[in-house]
Amino acid sequence: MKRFGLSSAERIKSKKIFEKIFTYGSTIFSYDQKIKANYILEAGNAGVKFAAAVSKKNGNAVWRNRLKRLLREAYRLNKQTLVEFSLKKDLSIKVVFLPHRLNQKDNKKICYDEIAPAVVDLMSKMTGAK
RNA sequence: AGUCCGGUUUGGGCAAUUGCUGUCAUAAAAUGGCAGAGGAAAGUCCGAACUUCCCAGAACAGGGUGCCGGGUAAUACCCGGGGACCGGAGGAGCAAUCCUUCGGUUACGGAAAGUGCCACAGAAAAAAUACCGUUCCUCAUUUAUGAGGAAUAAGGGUGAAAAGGCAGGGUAAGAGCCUACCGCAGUAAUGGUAACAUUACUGGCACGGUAAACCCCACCCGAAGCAAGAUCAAAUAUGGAAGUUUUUUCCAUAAAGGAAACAAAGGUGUUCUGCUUUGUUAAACUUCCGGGUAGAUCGCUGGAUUCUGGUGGCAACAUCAGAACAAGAUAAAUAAUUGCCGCCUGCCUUAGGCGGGUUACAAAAUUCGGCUUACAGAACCGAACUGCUU
RNA sequence: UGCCCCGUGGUGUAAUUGGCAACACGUCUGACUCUGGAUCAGAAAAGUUUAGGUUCGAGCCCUAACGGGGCAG
Repeated sequence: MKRFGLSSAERIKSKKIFEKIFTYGSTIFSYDQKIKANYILEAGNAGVKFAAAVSKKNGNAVWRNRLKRLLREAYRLNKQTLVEFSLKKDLSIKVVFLPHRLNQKDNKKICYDEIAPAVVDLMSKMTGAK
């Protein structure tokens, strides 16, 4: 596995896994309330799977695509701690990132520096809580 | 030179690092090379290709289109022309208005095939039943009024719309009743492929509006849509066939057997009950066939393709030659950061220096041809107006 | 991605082939009551999602846009 890579094997693609996460998983919010994360932990099969989901109500297609790319970029550059935690405890982690108090009306142009701290904060909360 | 309107084109560039999708190279892992979002990708308003269903044809129903000619695979699209309307300029005229030219808009077939509707107001809303008024006749009397009869659509008022306009003649008063001009309708000639235009003659007018009301006429249309559809195929439901093993619901038993239930067949179009005949009864396992969910592969990008040039055509477009392959994902790639140039902008201001911004509308989802809508800035073209100069 | 449907006071619904936008609940004011509720009387609140067109006249007919909702293997 590459240090800063993000291949398709590390992403969630099945509809069933999404349903599982949203019904049984737990939710945490970032310090500035911009991003939230739904995640689920299972014993065995060490590894982390990731996805970003943006609702149609938050903005138009261009805005949604941009937010998903920024979330993916922030995760890709800062995923190291989460992967090490997973390998150490032998847990399979599945995470979905969603915008909480972000929409196109208030933030027409968003950039990487606004998203990255929130994502890092969420991941440190997940590892620290266990 | 500026303002405003309309139209066309364009929709920042180069490089580095990290990462994603596709593809090519090496036997594979991995590494490297190459490529990677728009003019609207949008809305889904039209038209096609393609696929499945149905397929022998015809008719009806339903839907669509609607001045004429051309273009196209096809269209509600495009090009050219005609009519009508709007705006500007110029000219003619006392004026109404008309003519010329430039630009724009136009769902623009039929109201003498038929039906419906036209609220309120008004006498009357379509075969004019005459409200006020005008005129004549008769009768009555208070002698200028009343009653009755007749003629009259010129005038009044109502309305969105009132039965050709205007002038002269005519008349009891009036009226296309007659005449000139204009409008309208018909016929003919000329020009034009045609829509239509022009001219001449005839008719005195007969024909209010509405078809984005029903309808009539002409032409066109089978339905659904890539989540179409094709192939492979875990699972699950347990459908069918074959085989093997253990074993039999009740009664009776030495054995044969009997009963019950279920299934099939028989006579009827169907159902139920009964009858007759035949067969079977429970469980497990294996194999084959069928079925087709999760998932995978195909459909999936080389095509009514793009660019350049020639030829034909007023043009849309057609055709010929040469060159080029230009995204193909599926919880869904095309991104992040940085530097330089370009552009916009603030301050200090001679050059120049310092700082900020990097953009509008918006992102492929089977593929094309249009239409419609959104759009910062830039470039070009056309028309009008204003100012200055000649 | 494709297909289909709907927009009327604050809310839920009407409006017969085009002719004054109606009703209920809610809101406000007054009366009744010591006060509130209930009851009675009265009032305000839309111009029909938006923009064009047809018509003498559009909630209704036509075209485009905007918003909301539903269906599918």
